[in-house]
Amino acid sequence: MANLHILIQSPVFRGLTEEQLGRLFQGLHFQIKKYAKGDVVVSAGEICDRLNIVQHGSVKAEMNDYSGKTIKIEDIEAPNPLATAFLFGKNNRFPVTVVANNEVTIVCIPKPEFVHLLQADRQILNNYLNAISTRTQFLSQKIKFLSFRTIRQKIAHYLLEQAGDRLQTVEVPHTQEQLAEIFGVTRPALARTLGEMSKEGYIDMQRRYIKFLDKEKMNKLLES
Amino acid sequence: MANLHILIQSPVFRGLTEEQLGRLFQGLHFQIKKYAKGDVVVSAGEICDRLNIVQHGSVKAEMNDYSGKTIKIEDIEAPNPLATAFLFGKNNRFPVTVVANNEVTIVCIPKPEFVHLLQADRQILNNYLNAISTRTQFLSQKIKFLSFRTIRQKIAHYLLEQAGDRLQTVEVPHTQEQLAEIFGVTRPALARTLGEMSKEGYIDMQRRYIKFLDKEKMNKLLES
DNA sequence: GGTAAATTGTATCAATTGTTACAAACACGA
DNA sequence: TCGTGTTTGTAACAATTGATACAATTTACC
Repeated sequence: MANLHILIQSPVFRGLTEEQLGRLFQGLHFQIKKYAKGDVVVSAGEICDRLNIVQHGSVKAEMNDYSGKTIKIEDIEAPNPLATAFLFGKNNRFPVTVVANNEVTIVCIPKPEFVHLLQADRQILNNYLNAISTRTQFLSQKIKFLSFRTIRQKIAHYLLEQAGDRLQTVEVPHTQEQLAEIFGVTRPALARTLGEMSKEGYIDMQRRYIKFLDKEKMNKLLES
Repeated sequence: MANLHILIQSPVFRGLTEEQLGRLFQGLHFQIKKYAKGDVVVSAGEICDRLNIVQHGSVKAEMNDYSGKTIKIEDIEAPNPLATAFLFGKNNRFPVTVVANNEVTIVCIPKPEFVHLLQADRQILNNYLNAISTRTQFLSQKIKFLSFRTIRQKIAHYLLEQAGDRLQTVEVPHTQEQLAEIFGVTRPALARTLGEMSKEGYIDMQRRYIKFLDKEKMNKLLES
C-alpha cells in the first residue's frame, strides 16, 4: 500500500498510530488518483460524494464569477482535505473548481466508506466533528464581526474581546495594517478613528499599547 | 421512560423509529432536567460537555454585552438542540446564557454517551453531520454576501444568483424592505441604488419583476 | 550611532450610505 | 368604488469611509 502514513498528519486522521491507520485502510474501498500540473481535480457543481485528501503536492481552489472569469480562492497543501463542509449537509456540490498546482496525488474515499471509518474509529469521528465545528465557530465569529457597521464598533468589540477580564491595558498583537485587514477597512480610516476615540476619551494609546479610559462609554457603542 | 418519542422530531434523531430510539436509549446514561420559567439552563462560559435537547417548552438564548446588559439572541423550541456547534471544536464553552421561557424539560446526554450514539447508529451520525455541515454552508454563503462592499454589488450578486440559468426576467420573492434587511442596508438606499441601476441600463424594473438588460455589464460590478 | 524600512499620524477630497421625510403607486377589503 | 394600509419612488442633508498622498516616528539591522 502506498505511503498512507502521511495521512496521519492530516486533520482527519491525526492522532492515529501507523498500525491503526493500516488496519483501518485494510479492506477499505478507496482510490489514489494522480494528476499532473494544471489538471482539474474536481469541477465546480460536481457532486461531492467522497472525501478527497491531498496526499502529495498542492492544489488550488478556484471559483468562476458570473462572467466566467476564474478567481483563486485558496491553496490546499498535503495532507489536507478538500471541502469538508460539502460532504454532508444540504448542498452536496463542490462550490469550487480544484486544479493541481503540480504533480499531485489525491486519496479518495467514497462517502459510505468514510462513514464506516467514522463509526469504526472514535478518534477519526472526533477529528472530523472537531474540524467542522471549529470552522462553524470561526465563521460565526467572523459574521459577528462583519455585522458591526462602523469602525468604532469594530474597534470597541475587538478591544473589549482582547481585554477580557484585564481592566487596564491591552497590547494589540497586530500592526494597524493587519488590523485594518481584519476589520475590512482601509488603514488610514482605522488610524483616523483610533485618533478620534483617543481624543474623545475612550482610550489612551501608545502605539501597540492601548489603555481603557472609559469602558462604560465604550460599551455603549455596541448597543445600537 | 418518559416521553422520549418527541425526540424523533428533533434534527438529531429524525428518521428513527420509536423502537430504534427506545433501544438506543436503553442503557444510555442521560438525564432529564426540569426548569421553571426564568431558570437559567446554562450560563455563558460554562463548559459544553453534553448535548442538550429541549424536550418540552421553549428557551431563549441571551448574550451579555460588555457592560453586562443582556440581549436576546433567539428562541429555541422543543424538540431542538442547543448550541450543536460547541459540543465539539476548539471552543467548548457556551457562548450564550440559556433561560427557560416557561416550564421546560431538557434531555441532557453527556458527550461520551452521545459519541457512542453517533458510532452506534448511522442515521444519527448522518443527521448530526448534516446539521453542522448545513450550518457551515449557510454561514459561508452569508459571509460571501457580507463581503461585497457596495449595494450595487450585493444587488448584482443577488439577482444573478436568483436568475441562475434564466436569461430574462426575475421575480424577486421579497419586498424591498425585506431585501434591505437581508443586505444589511436601509430601504431608501436600496431603492435609490435600484433606481440608478435602472437609469444606467443594467436592469428594467417593474415592481417585483426585474429584467436583465446587460448581464455582462452587471458581471463587471463583481470583479473588484 | 546611523541608515533604511516599516509603521503610524494626518490631511484632503470623492464616493457611498444612513437618516428623515414625504409623495406616489399599489393591494385589498368593506 | 372608495378608503386604508402597505409598498415603492424620490429628495436633501449628514455621517462615515475609501483613496491617495506625504510627513513623522519607530524599529531593525549594520
